[in-house]
Amino acid sequence: MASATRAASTRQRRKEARPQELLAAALALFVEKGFAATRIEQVAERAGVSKGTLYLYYRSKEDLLKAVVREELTLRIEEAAEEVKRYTGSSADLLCTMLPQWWLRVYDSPAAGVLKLFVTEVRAFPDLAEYYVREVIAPNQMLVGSLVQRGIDAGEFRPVDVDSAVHSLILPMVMLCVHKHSLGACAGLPQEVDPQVFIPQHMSLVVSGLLARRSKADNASSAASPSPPNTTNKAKRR
Amino acid sequence: MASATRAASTRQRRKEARPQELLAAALALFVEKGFAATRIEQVAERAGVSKGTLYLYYRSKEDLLKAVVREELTLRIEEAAEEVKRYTGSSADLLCTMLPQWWLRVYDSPAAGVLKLFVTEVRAFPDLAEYYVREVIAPNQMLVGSLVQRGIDAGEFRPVDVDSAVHSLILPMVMLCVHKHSLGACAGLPQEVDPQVFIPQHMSLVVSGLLARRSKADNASSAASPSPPNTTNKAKRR
DNA sequence: TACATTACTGACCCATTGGTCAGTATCCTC
DNA sequence: GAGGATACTGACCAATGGGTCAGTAATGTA
Repeated sequence: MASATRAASTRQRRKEARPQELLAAALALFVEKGFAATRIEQVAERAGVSKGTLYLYYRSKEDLLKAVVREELTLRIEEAAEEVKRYTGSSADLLCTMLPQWWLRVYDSPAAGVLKLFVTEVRAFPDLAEYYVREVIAPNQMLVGSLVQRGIDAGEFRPVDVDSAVHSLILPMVMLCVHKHSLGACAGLPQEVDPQVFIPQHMSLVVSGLLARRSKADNASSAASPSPPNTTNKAKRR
Repeated sequence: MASATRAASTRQRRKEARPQELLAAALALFVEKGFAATRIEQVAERAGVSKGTLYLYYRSKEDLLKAVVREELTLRIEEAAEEVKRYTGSSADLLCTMLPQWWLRVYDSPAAGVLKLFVTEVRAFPDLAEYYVREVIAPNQMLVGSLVQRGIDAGEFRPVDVDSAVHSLILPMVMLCVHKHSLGACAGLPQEVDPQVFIPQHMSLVVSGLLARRSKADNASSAASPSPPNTTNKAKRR
């Protein structure tokens, strides 16, 4: 069994392909085992090179992590902004069709893994935070926020707290991605929700909550007030 | 400066208090730096004992982690079930008042940290998963799920996919807790949303989406269909 | 005060691992 | 096919950190 296929075991020189392959290997392992628990040699092995080669392309383990995080995200944001710009229609429509599609793609892409990795490691590498907020969160929030705001201005939506509404829309998606690479990746668990079902329904649920004119929900509780966002707002800082 | 206060530096014997103190120290450090990156000696130091003492109470580092995770969660679930049992009223009411209060308490408690820790480390310690699903997720899902189901049965809510609806309600809360100990713990960032504002609004948004009779949201998109949960369900397995 | 019990300590052991570098094999050019 | 440039390797080094255990001192008892 050891003497069978000795093919392709010759030393290869592929300067161009290495960085990508190393990043892919690193992402997979970092997401699976966490940064600190991942051995640099495992990354190299998975990428089909030796440890020394890895250090030819990346200065240090930390450097590798940062490269990994920066890789997958930036462009994905840009293409989202593009798409939205091309779209014309009601805010509700946009939120109910655009967003689900986009998040479904993110969910199926390596970006989902990056999200989990980021959540896991930011605190240990605070300079990632600054980059991330600037490149990923801010644009995203701006984008969705402007859609919600547009809906409110047009009288389509009720005048809710925009930031909170954005979070209502987005946080479950983020959590879904994180989950996929956390508990969701553990074997032998009862099947979780199908994103194909959940994502669209969630968006539509929140959106329909946004545009519902006063119904039973309004007087359902004293703590929750969808219509004028006044409730516990005294606690609000900023 | 070294000779000033040498008080309380005598060796203390406090067998009863140690385990708790060690767990608290471990939780704080695990959440902050991650399990693998936390040094056992730091935990000991933070708890005011030596490394050897720690090993008097916990077999190994891994053992310590598992103790930490199991600690904060189990009882908190039980008290939630209790509270719900005592409550009588509409499902909407329950969801809009009970849930926000409960999650607000979780958010402010160490349990939030445990959530983040869990998300971060399950994959490396799969036997945590089994425990967690059984003790935390399943009961929680059951609880909220039964509330939603009750609402549907009573004609109060539309017949949406219950599991998805539960996730719509819960996932943002979980993500909020995770965030608090992830990006949210990084200094110098633009102020994030205030849970006091967000949590109630989110619940009420989703709930009002649940009970809204057919409005513009229904025909807003082809992908999202709140009323009969039929859309992309062909992809659904189980 | 003497003694027994035991909570506690920290120097030590050794496996692990991030990072280096002298050497090797591949590819390219002529 | 000779020779140079360089992509690649892996043995090696130094430091780190989980875990141990012989010894120390606090506490209880008589």
